[in-house]
Amino acid sequence: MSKQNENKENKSTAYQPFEIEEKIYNDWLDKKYFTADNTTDKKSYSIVIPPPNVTSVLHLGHALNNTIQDILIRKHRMQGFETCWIPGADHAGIATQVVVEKQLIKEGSARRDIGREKFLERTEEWAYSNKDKILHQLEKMGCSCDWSRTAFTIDEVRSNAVYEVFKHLYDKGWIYRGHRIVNWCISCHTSLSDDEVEHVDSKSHLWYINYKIKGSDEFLTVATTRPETMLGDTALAVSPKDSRFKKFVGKTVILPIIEREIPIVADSYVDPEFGTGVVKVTPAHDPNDFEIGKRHDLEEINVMNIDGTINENGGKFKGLDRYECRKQLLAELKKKNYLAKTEDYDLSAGTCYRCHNVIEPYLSDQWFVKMSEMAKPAIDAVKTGEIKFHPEYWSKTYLHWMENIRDWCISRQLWWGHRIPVWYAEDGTMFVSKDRPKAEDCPGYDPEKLVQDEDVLDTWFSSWLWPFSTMGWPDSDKDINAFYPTKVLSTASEIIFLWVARMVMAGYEFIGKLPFTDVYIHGTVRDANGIKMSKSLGNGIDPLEIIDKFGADALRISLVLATPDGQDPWLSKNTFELGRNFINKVHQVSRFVMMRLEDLKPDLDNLKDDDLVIFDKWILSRLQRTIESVDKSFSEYRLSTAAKTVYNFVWNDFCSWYVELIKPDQPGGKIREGSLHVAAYVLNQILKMMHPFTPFVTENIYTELQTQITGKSDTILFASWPQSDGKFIDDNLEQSLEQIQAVVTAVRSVRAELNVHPGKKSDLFIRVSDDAFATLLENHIQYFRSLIRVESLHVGKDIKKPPVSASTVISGAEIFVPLEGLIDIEVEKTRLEKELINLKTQLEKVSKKLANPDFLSNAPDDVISKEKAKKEDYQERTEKLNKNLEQIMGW
RNA sequence: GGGCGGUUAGCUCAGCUGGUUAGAGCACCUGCCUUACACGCAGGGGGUCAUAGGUUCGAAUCCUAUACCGCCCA
Repeated sequence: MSKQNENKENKSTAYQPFEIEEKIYNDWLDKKYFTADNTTDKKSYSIVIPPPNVTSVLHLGHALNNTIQDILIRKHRMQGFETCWIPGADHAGIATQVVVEKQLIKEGSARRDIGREKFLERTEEWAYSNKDKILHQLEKMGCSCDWSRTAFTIDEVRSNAVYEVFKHLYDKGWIYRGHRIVNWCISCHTSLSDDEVEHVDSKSHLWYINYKIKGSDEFLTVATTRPETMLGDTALAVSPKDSRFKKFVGKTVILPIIEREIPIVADSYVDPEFGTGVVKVTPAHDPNDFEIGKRHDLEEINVMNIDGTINENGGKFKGLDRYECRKQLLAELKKKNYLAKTEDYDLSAGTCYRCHNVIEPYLSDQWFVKMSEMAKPAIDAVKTGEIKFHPEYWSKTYLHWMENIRDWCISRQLWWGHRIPVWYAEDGTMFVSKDRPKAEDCPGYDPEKLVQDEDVLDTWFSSWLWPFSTMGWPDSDKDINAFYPTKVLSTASEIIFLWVARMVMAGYEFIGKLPFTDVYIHGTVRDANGIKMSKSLGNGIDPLEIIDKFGADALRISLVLATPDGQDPWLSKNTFELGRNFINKVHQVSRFVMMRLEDLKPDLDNLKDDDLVIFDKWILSRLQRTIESVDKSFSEYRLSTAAKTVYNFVWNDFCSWYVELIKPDQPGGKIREGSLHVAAYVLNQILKMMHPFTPFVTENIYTELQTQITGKSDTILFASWPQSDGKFIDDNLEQSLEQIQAVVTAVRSVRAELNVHPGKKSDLFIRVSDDAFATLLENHIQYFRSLIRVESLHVGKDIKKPPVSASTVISGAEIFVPLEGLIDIEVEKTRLEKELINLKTQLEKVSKKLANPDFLSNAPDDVISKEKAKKEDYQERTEKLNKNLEQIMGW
């Protein structure tokens, strides 16, 4: 860094977000701006937060998701809606219980030592404090949630909804208890639903084991990926169509090592193509085998304990871990010549989404929800477009899952959660009731002697009710009437099944109405190498660190700008400089405008359309287009595109062109009043358009601007969202401006390439091909001379090229910059030659096109005339360039 | 195995209903403390649009295959 820069750094005027953000947020809270009124007549716009897991800390995925929601909420608040954004958290049964159990182990204790009641007290305390922690992090991001409505899936109101729903479904016959194979986590010691199992590919083996036919020397070979389960085999099965094995059906084999005699059955489940065409059947340890077992009335032998060790049914392997058992079993099989061969095999193993251990299919008694009926309206809703996904293609994933939906295992062998509201009498009679049954609920039984089910419900069994449980259902309908259904659910694709699909079903079943009309699926946050950010990999970026370094606004706008609509963002720490720089740019241009306003008091909301010059009209035209385009992007949920549109307008149109154009010719000179009015007006519109993306800096500038003009500092939160006004859109004018910009750019380019010092002024000669262009330039030279350091301008149709000058040719004009003593002939020659080659290529291309009779007869007229105009332009420019080049050769 | 997305400048991405000299940001090169902004200004270099066919007067864009990357489901 140079000395000058260091000096400058010391008196830096760069935007400092830190104290500003905190102060502003507290002010918003004090004034209760985010609190929704359920008695208002205004149209409502509501969102429920997808509740973050209470064990988590804010990560970039949350940051992105909540930024999106806040953008939508803030925009609609400005559009006059009564907005209600309900925050909250999810009690995360397994994850939370694991955290607290680990604490206990550290203390030399265990959950069973302290007992259910004590354990729950402790867990609750931890969970509530952690919930506050993560929700507080949303405040740092500027989220305008209605904190007065904060919900927690385990709190009283939400629990009440859970029990209500359980009873409702049970009475309908849609909740039932079943003896089934479920996904069992041997580490968390609980069942999991199918959607809580993550499949992970790994390299494993396929082991081929020989089973001897009883009373014969023949044997059947079976291929398996889980040899240890053979301890529980109760049959072999072959396909009924498989002629190879027909003769064995009905016979028995002797299970190696265990020496149990088991039958050979024919079952159509068996695929003759897979492995050897013979499969072992272990009804207690495989869901398909379980079905086969049911069909053939086979014994179900469970050989495993809940922690994945082998139980007494495993004979001498009892007590061994499942993998140790596998190892020893294989060794013995090999020794005794039962192991035919071993093949490499790519295995996709189900793992627990919380602890990542391989799950075991395990036979146990569990509670299930029948889903097929509830799926019907949920399928229709998406098929008819009543509910729309953004991007649309996610609806396919949703429908595929929904159309193949399976019953949902909702019981968990945990303590932390909603305890299953079922009470058992000694004889096994069940009573389902929100609270402990009273005497009249269980005639013939003593309510005091009833024992409640030990298990709790899946956490997702409470979060699927979130869109209405957060609104007080079933006890209160005020919020439901005002804010249900919500507008949009914003989430990542991983959660389509766990949340979105089930919420839709719950909405229809319990409220009779969809829970939201739109589902916004944003990308999954990845690191700079495209790897999904995760705690375990340690490749995450901490949003709070980014906020400390760049501010919350920079975090938000950077995330949105860097997240392509519908795709995964790849982020690194310096991604956030993008937003920081942009925010600083807005801060700087605002300072400029406010400084130059001095005592002027422009009307920021209404524009007088007199006293406007071409540049004023131009920026207003560009502004309308920007507003239109931003609105269109919002309506398509293309938030990144919306943000980029504003970014480009602010940086290019407003800062780089408009503000430069209105600057006076001489330092210290005054800017035209009309232009100052426009600048302030446009700035105000910019602040409003940006507010949803960068709430703090826009509030800060907006209140300053209001104060300077009206003496009153008003908040931007309820300022009216910009509306496009077609009367300001002017195509001809934009074209004129483009011509002026082309001149400016051409002059700058010539000067830069010839290494003219930026401070040095030069004369400018422009030979134009029509009068209109000449008038345009002559009339507006005073405004743009400072952009190109012009000393004197000479414009006309018959301007002569000054003897020693650099030249360049643009559409409709030749530009000469006299630079006596500054021009290196070789440099100038090369420059012109390069330009000429460029043009010639284009000319050839267009000439070829126009020489093609098929093109002329098939292409639409406007395309043809466009190409013709192009050709003329290229031709004209080529000729002029050639002349200029010839002249140089003569020097 | 089935489905979905992606492949455009060194990197991350725009390019929506086919006709643009294929764009932006970052990075790179040159010059610059120029009346808000060096977190900046101006200029510049850089792309056979994954590959192969096809449709068309015309394809980054539409169709069909193939390859590779990623995700989901089984």
